[in-house]
Amino acid sequence: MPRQIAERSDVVPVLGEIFRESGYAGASLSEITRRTGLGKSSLYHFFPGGKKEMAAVVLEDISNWFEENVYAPLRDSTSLDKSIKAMFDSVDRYFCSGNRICLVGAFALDDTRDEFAEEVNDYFTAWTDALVKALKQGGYPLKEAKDTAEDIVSGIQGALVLARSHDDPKVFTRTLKRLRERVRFPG
Amino acid sequence: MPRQIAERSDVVPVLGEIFRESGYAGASLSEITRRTGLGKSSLYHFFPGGKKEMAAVVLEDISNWFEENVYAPLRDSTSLDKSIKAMFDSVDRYFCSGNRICLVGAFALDDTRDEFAEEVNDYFTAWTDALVKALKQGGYPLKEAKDTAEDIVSGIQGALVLARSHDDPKVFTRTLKRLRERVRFPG
DNA sequence: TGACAAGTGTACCGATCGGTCTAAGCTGTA
DNA sequence: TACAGCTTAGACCGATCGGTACACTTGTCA
Repeated sequence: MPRQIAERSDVVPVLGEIFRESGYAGASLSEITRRTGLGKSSLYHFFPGGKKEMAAVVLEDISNWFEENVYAPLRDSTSLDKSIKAMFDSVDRYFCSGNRICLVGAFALDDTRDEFAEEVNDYFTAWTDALVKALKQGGYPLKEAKDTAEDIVSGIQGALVLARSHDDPKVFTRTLKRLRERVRFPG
Repeated sequence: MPRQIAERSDVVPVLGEIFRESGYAGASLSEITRRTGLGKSSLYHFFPGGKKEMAAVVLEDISNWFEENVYAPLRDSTSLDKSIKAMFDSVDRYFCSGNRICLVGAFALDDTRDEFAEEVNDYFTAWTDALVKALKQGGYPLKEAKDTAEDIVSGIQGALVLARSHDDPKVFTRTLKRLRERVRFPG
């Protein structure tokens, strides 16, 4: 049979979208084979660990994207204004202006979290820590930096929940805008 | 066979906890029979519509609780300070100070939302609207009232996600505290 | 005591679950 | 041309899925 796909990394984004739509428990192998176009044998060839490995690879892919596009720029921040703006721009792009949910947040809510506790925890810890560092660098006292960082990360998650609840992505963009302005006027 | 349970409403809280832990797709009938102590026949006697009816009844139960303990007090608010304090107290109690997630928010994130779109939407709309009314009554201009209400509701959801992600309920209580203070100092 | 609804245990249903296996096809190297 | 190794289709596996059927036992009220 001909080779149809170059690398296993090609299917990772598709897997991500499936888990986003159906959740971990709800994502069936039949749906996965259908959407990826890969038969079960190819799937298990690329992911011997089965569904759990697929989800782990997706989480790793997400983690890498955020490391590169969100955390690192924040940590290397010289201008708070610029790095905060860059972060919100990346976040807005990643979540498709409110049309896409956060898979890590979704995994966190049910017992899927127990399977991926470390990955889930690290994702939010890295994000918050990078934000705290940028805010401190920008002149925030430690306590205010911590509070603000937590409010931003949790505010983004909440906005994604609300946007999907109302089936209205504008909820997300509105909240993002208010969070942006909040950093400009600390205190 | 002897009657073991007085009313079907007795099992609703148990069903709620199961859906909270496993999600809708992940909650299996075998788990439900085990935890409720009811056989399949009893279960289908009380809930002829099966799993979907069970979830619908749970959502209705939640809706009623919030209507009575959260929305109504906000709408009938005379003192903003008092009604906001009462709301946060109720919310803190309901979510067990961060040890319990919001089932409606969890349902919202995956395709379970499509099955319960109206219930999910109504839950957050009613909450936000009641908050807006109380804030306006307390002297907030309309725009600030809307922004603040959205930030509070979404902030609570985000805090629940973060608390579970870190397996640390204190994230929730911290965020709740900051949201409380924010209402005291508008602008 | 008898009728009847409410509630229950259990066997069973077809469908689907996640996962394995075999046999083959394709590709690169020599 | 032959071999080795990567990739594939699809049959198959036992387990479990959500749900049904039916016989049976209760409590209630006449």
